[in-house]
Amino acid sequence: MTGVTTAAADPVEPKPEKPRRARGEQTRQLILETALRLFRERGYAETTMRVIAKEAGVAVGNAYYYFDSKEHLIQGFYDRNQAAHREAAEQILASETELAPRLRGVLHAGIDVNEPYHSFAATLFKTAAEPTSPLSPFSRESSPAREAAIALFRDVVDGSTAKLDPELRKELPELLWLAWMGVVLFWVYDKSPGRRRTRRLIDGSVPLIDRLVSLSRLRVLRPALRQALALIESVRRDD
Amino acid sequence: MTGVTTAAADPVEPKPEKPRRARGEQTRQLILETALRLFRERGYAETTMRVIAKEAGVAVGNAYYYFDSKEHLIQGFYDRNQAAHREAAEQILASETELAPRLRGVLHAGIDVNEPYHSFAATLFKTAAEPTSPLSPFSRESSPAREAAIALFRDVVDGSTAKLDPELRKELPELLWLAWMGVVLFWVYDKSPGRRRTRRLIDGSVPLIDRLVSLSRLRVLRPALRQALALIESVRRDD
DNA sequence: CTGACTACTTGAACGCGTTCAAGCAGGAGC
DNA sequence: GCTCCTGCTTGAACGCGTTCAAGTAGTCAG
Repeated sequence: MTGVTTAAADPVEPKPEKPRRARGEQTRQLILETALRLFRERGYAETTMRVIAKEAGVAVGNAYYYFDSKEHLIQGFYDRNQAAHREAAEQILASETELAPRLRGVLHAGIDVNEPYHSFAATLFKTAAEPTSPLSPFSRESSPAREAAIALFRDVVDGSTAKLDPELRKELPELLWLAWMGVVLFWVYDKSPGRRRTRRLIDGSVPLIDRLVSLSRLRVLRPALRQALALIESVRRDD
Repeated sequence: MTGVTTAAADPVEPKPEKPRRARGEQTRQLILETALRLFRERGYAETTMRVIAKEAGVAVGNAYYYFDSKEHLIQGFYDRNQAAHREAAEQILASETELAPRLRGVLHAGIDVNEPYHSFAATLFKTAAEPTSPLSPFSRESSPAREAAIALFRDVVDGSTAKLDPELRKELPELLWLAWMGVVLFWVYDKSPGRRRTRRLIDGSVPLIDRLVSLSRLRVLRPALRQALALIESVRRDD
């Protein structure tokens, strides 16, 4: 869920490569709409394919004509939320100029957007976590969405008044995206009411990151920063 | 997958609370042994409960008398690897006295132990990643193994000659375990031959952690350290 | 030795996600 | 109008993990 939330992604790829006709597209939307509603109403595991089909007034097999599996239905949800995060973030970025509130706003916006779907985000997460899954935030298939997400964090950094080491500036967007992945991971596991703990994690981490970023220009920390950047470079390499 | 690998854990809790008799224990072991063998031979998803039962010469229902679910069978696999990691780590801890080599050795030992199961682990990871799964390293069922794993990292810290802030010393074992979880996550996704990138991640991170831990006693960093510790405390709280 | 208790064992049955051979329908070409 | 072609639709059937009412057998009290 929301691993790669943020990007404006193409709205759910169709399964058949054949030219789509109007009737098919209508049925497809009907099934997707019905499924997402039921997921929201009674949860993912409790919603059976049979019920989705019945509620949509089609046969079970019909759902499988348009979607490879029950999990693929979630892709539709996934794609919708990405646009929503982008939009919510845009508002923050237009009104804030300092790094900390910009970052904080964008992270909270991400949680806001995904909060209504927390319970079945966990299920999507199960699929996304599999290294071979196209839903994985690290997969090649997610690469455009991931790039867009990193670009969002580049906006966060570049649009801010923060002064920081130029080397760090280059890496920071990707590091912040990684931190965002960490927040999402925490959020998925967070069972506290209203996801209070995730909110606290954000509110606590952001000033800390902000402080460390400022400190990065301190002489005593230069070697450590160099070391960290070298580590990133060496791990990224795959030779 | 090795999420909680590391500890010497009690070898798979029995389901029935009643006093266990010899016959039951034997059947239990037989089922577990058969299941793990089949998982290794043909993979987790491809091994059905029916086949496990048949191969073990018992009824399907009998497997469910001893194990709550198919997933619970994997716990047996975990528990074994934990013992192996513990043992491998023990050797390092006995011969090294400085923090960095101790940590580095223990992390590498963890990868060594799990390397033969890398492909298997990737499949299992999908299951373990689900927050509601008993296999999740954060689940209640994994709690004894998790505690033991944290204890291992407490050994790493306490047995070393490193001087560090007492507050940090208290938190460091759990933080190192969390870092280990991160390494495992990276490892699962690591497709490089011989898992070179994971090795590099360890070799690069350890000196960095070591340096940061030393720097933590510096005056300029005290406020940041305090802030970080407060963050941990506030996030852990669930009120 | 007998009965009852209980740890252990059974396999048919359930509901699930998924598949597939079979049919339906509406537009293009004649 | 007829005939294909093909996008679309069907629902019985499959194999899976899991459950459970019904049994079996070892043990202990009397």
